[in-house]
Amino acid sequence: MSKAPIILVDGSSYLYRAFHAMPGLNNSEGQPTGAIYGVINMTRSLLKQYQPEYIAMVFDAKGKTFRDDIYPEYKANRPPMPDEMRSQVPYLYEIVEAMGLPLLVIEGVEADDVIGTLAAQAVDKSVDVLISTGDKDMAQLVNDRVTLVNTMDNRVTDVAGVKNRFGVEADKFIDYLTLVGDSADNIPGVPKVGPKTAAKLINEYGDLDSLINHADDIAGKLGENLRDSLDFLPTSRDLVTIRCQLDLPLSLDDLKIRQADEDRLKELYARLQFKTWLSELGGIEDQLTADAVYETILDQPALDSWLKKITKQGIFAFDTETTDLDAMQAEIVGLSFAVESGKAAYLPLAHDYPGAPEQLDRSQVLQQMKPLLESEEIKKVGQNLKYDMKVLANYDIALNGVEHDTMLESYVLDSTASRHDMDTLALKHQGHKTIHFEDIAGKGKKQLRFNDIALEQAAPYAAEDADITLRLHECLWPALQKHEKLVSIYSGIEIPLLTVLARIERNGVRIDAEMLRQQSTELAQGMLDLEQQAYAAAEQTFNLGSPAQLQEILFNKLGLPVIKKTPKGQPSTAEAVLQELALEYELPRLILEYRSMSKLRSTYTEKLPLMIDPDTGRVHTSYHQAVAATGRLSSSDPNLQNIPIRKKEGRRIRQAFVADKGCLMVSADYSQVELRIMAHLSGDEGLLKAFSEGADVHKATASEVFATALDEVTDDQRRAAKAINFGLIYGMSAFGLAQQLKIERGDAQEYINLYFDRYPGVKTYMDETRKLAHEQGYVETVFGRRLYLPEINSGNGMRRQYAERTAINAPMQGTAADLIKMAMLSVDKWIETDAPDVRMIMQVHDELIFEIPQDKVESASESIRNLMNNVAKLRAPLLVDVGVGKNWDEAH
DNA sequence: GCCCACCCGTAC
DNA sequence: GACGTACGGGTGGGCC
Repeated sequence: MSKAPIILVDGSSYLYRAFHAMPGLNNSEGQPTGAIYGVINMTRSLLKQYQPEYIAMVFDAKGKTFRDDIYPEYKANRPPMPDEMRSQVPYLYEIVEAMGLPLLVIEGVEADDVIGTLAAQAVDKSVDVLISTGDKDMAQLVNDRVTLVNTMDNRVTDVAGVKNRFGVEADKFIDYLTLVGDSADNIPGVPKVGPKTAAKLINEYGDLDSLINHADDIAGKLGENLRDSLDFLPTSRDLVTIRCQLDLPLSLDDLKIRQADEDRLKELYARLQFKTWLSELGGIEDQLTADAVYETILDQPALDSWLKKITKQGIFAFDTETTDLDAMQAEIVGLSFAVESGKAAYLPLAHDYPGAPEQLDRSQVLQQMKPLLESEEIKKVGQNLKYDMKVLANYDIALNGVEHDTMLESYVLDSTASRHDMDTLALKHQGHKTIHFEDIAGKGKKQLRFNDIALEQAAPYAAEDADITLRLHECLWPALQKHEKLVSIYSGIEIPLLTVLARIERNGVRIDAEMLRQQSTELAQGMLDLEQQAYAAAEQTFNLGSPAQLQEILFNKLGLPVIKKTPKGQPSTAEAVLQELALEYELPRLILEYRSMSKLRSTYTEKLPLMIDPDTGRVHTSYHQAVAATGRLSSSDPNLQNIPIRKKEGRRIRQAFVADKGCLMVSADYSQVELRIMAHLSGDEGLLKAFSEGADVHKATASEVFATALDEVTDDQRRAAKAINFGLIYGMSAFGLAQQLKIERGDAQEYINLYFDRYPGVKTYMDETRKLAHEQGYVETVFGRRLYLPEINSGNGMRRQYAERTAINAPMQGTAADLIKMAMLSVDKWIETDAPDVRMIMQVHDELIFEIPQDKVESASESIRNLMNNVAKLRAPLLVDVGVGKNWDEAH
């Protein structure tokens, strides 16, 4: 094995990436630590993987560099470093020093130039160099001895890799970069020349100089653009060229890794609360586990003493242990409490394995605790309290005083974090690895229920849950309090909503299982017929449900044209593709029909009857409050937010969602809510006017875009306008619109241009939103809910564009989510005080569904309409459509 | 038998 | 490649 290379780390590039990748992390004093954590984590993995003897951690210094002198606009569009990042830098430098790693921060030049120079020095001495960076511009330094590695994804780029990724030889990379320019650094290239064109030109002409010499030979707009750029190209080249001959006051020997200063590291890690790294050093045990005192409550005096403590404290963390993940079915096995960090107790109530010790009686204990649990004054902290609330409701206990939920704290702080479960949060914020349920219960078929688990294992697990919940709260709540608007989303919307959701879920919805079974039978028969016809058309039998087999038959055996490929490169058999093929061929048509039936049957008519709760005879979905990054709810088990509506075959399923005897279903939905929010956010006069006049907004749009009188707008024009309107909400491109409307891309662009001409406010809003997203790294809803976009400044164009589309969509989708959540709170309050026999039973993003006694339907509907209308005042009025019927289909 | 990626399709 | 947010079914391959 060859000798370990010298490693040169582009610290600044990782600093920015880590900062945006880990926004939520901070210590309990509120000092942000995500960027530190990210960079050090990355450094540690580098050290572990390559075991180098020499390394340099290179960062940009403050202040101007020689490039600013060459070109005053250099990096002019870069926002200043955010305070939350700046405050992390001194800690980061200290840790790097304490780790014994040479730290280089040199003024007047950039980290890139320092790295380039050191790399050149190493190559002179025939030493191999590994540059760790996330910045593609470094590819110009690659040669036989110099390799890049991106430690975020471990991707290595050597000489062949440069050619492979960028399409040019490494030694031509500067020429390539000059042509492309660098928008992040505000360095202009040749207009309209992107990576593909640049590589083509360089390869055709050999290098930039000979391309410049032949500039006159190049035809068309490209040649024109190139000739217009000739004056500036030398400056661009100068700017993008990394300096490799700086006179640095150090030599390679200065990069030798020194002995780490462990005491200083311990101090820093402790201060920043990097617990796992802290415990690695000097064999310190996980401090959290070591200090914790967990008690098991087995007798009345012990319980009394805890209840006294809780009452005195006025706030406590608690958790229920049960027999089932499904709260409707769950029985309580035990409760755990924590009143201060490290002090928690488990109260077992129903462990019934052979040899289980005698425990306090469940119903007696619950009776005793009922006043405390129902008290508004004694505040509760939990992790996903909706679950505990539903479980307690099974015992006729109405949990009150719900003050904090760590899952929701985490979600409101950063809705883009992939998970907000306790195990993940404990690791992220406390550096603590919790006991996982699977550790004590096992998994798969042999998984034990909690009542089967020995107290020796159950008690530490359960007590830890309460303890960790309290500690997480003590860490997350101060972080949240720094942002007034987030506190109002959290305390004003999410926390009270949890109770409303628990109520809706427990209400459930009645489903006519017999009707669905009938539909299932019909669908099965139809599928059998189609199957036979498909076999005939394909001249063989095959699995109609297998895209792989279908693709083989359609495109290989029958030789049909491939219209689109899947991201994996396989010919797609998606609906739009089959639609097009179905115009000419039999088999695709049959498959389409089969798929549609199969979907309805397997997802809905077969599954929904199985989900009916045997006790209530109703279906109880679960709404998830901390899943969708925009602030929407999601629904599962079953998902009631994607029940078919668009086609008549599908709508039959809604007919099986029925009201109880003597009741009717009432559906109230916000009409065009996201477009109204767009009108509000953009303040566009034309759009606002359309809404204030109560116009058919798609028709109004069509009339504007196609310059047609309102009453002469054709159906096709309205359809196109509707597609544009929706496309705008989703950040769609001309390409997407063209595909949607099956028109030429140029025509689609034309529509979009016309739209922006007619609604200039919308155009400005979109541009401003994109700009703001780039500057601050997040976007907000009208009510201040935040959505981070870590990839908004990504070097990867596709990821960046994806983030930009999210930036456009999130404020609208998120504001709609805020609005309906507020409506749910308002309606629930009204139900509680004025209309106890109205039941709210479902939410589908912009629609609320109720079950109401027949004689109250009329007045209740009007109340609901009013409450929903008045939940907030936007510049465009809100409009609520209300429908009534025996079933959901009729009500809509 | 369990797990996961992939493709597809349903909703707003 | 190209339109945002979700959930979930079936297939098929890997793994034990």
